[in-house]
Amino acid sequence: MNFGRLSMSQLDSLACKISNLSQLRQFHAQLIQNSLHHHSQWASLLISQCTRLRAPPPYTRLIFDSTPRPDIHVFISMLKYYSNLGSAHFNQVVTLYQKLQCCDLRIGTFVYPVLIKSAGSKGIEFHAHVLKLGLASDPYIRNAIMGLYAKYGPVENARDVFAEMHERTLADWNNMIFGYWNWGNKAEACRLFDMMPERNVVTWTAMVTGYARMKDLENARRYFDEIPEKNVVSWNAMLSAYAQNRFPEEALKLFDDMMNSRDQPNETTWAIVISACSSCGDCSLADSFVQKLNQKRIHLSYFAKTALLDMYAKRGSLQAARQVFDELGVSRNTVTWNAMISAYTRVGDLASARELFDKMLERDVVTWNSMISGYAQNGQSALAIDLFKDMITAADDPKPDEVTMVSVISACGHLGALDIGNWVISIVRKNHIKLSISGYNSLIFLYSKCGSMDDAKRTFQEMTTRDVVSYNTLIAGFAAHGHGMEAVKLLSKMKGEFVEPDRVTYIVILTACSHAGMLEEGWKVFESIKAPDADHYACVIDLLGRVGKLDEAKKIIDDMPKEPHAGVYGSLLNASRIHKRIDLGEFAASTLFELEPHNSGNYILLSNIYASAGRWDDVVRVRELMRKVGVKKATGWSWVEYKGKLHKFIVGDRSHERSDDVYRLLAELGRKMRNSGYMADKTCVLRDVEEEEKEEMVGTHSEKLAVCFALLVTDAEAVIRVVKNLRVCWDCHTAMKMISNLEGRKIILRDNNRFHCFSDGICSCGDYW
DNA sequence: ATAGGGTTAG
Repeated sequence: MNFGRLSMSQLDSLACKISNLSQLRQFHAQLIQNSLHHHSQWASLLISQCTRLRAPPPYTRLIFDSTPRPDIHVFISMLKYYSNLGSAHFNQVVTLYQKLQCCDLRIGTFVYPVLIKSAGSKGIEFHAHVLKLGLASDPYIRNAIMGLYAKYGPVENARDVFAEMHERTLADWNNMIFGYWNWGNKAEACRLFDMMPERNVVTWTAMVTGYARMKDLENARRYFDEIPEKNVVSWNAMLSAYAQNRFPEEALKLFDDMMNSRDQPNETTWAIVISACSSCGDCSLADSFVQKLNQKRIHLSYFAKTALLDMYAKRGSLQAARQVFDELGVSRNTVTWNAMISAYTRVGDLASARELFDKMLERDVVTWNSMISGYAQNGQSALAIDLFKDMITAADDPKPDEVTMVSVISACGHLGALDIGNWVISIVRKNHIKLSISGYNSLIFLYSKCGSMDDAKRTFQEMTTRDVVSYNTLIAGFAAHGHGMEAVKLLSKMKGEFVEPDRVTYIVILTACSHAGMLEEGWKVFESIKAPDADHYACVIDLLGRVGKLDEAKKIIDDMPKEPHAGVYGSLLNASRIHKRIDLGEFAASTLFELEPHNSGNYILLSNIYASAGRWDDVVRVRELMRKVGVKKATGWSWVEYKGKLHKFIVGDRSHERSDDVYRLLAELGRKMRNSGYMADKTCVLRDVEEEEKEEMVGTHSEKLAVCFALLVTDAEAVIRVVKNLRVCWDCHTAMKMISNLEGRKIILRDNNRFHCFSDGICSCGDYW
């Protein structure tokens, strides 16, 4: 094809048909062949295609740099390109602007809105510049500045700019409404909507999105239905409202309506629909969509392909996800990489996730958040915190946002690391990160896990709006500390404030009752649950079991309408251990050995039941069974947070600098414990057991090492925090009570799912025997 | 104005 003979508009329509990057490269090569690439008009055409196709920055930059005398349009398209990439490219935007100033071009005011938008959150820095140039009254520039404040806050500044306007365009009103929704101010958004002189699709769509974010789907739908002239975006907004709030069926129903309307789906629609399929678990439906698209030869954009990747990842087909990722090749963008990283973290493949993370050149906040939360959700809280430290020390990398903080604060909570948690909170303040409900929820979690219930309560009270998670988290805190009455009070409080309890609420309430021995209240709550599931049964078995009503518990299991799961038998086994019911313990354990043969905890519990009855032959038998099945008790580690550092202990590992002192104190405590009657010298009975195992069976656990360390370093402190990665087992539990009694101090210990506060030989967890 | 990342229990 001879490019020289084609007219501008012909070439323009040719360019629009380019559907992937290799086609773009071919097109580019042909321009070079025809020596057309020096012309600004071609450069700006190419760069706008780069924006559309998400070409990588080096390639786009190459086009720009090989244009000898770029005109204003080239600059504009380059700025728009960066604007599309997000705020991570602020430095390039600044360089571009400086170059533009040197080029002796006539800069029209229309450059500034693009400039401001392309700078993302840092566009604020242009605000002063624009004021200095005396351009602040330009309606387009004002609109851009207001949009900036609406998006990145403070929303009050947006309001001020809006208030100063003499004439307001429809776009100004829309921007302001978006701003109010963005900062959770529903009342103001509605007020503006009602008083504005005219409205368009954008206005209505902003209302739909706003309500959808507040999870108020009824109002979202009401506004959607009222839209006089819908377009693709408004359909997409409503579709995404359903999809994001876990109503995928509704989304698909609406999608049918859309297919029957005059608006046809675009790339974003496909992305939303595919992700709706994946969240309702109907992957075959998604497959049929993909098939239909292939038949119709509709090329999925990188945008929809990312959704497809995500769908495969959620379905657990990691290979399929990876295939999409590899197919995308150069048109992968940060979003694609991020989706692949979270695909790996979702299945717990942290190494592969980290490999991608390290390979990435342009990481945005989401990249960091995906990796940090990946660690946090896979029980690697310490690694999550380490990575967060890397994030804030790395110069070029993005600033943490609220999502980062939620993950990190929660990780601190899981570790019981209050000092580090407080340091994280100081970063929240320093960076002026506004906490939403989730942010406050993570604070409640942190304080509860660290034993600061007063701070947890205070945080809860400071919140203006609370969701069901806020209540659940605080109730869980009360449950862990044995404050049953406060938990039950919160249940009625939330009902009074029209927050609907969910299944987790009932789990934590029942746990609270059971830890506090509140049989009657707990039973009443259980009976009020409309459709109790197996988890709720597990809790109620625990409740009955702990107060000794084991036969009643067994009867409930027999009469369960649903199939009992391992948790139900686990509760029974634990109760049998507490009340030394060998018969029921054996029954529960034998079922559990079938249900989850590789869970070492069940074997240990049964072995402990036998040990407490002095049936040492049976103890040895269980140990042999474990060996036969090939189950090993996982090596546990415990840590203490001291002066902002985590001190980690593993049995047999003496790498800690105070190890000698720790072991000396441990031996001394062991002597005292033996003298006071604990550990009636089981060692001599267990002749056939190997030395290492023997030690473990009589309770040399990592948490004891950690407690000894804490006793050494914190002489006057009343509270010692020890955290452990495993369930605290029977021997250790008793030992902790002894230590707290001997030392006359309160010891707080966390295992991976419970909180133990030992004081005067009593533990708050409900094991009162 | 519409895609990707976050909080709670056992």
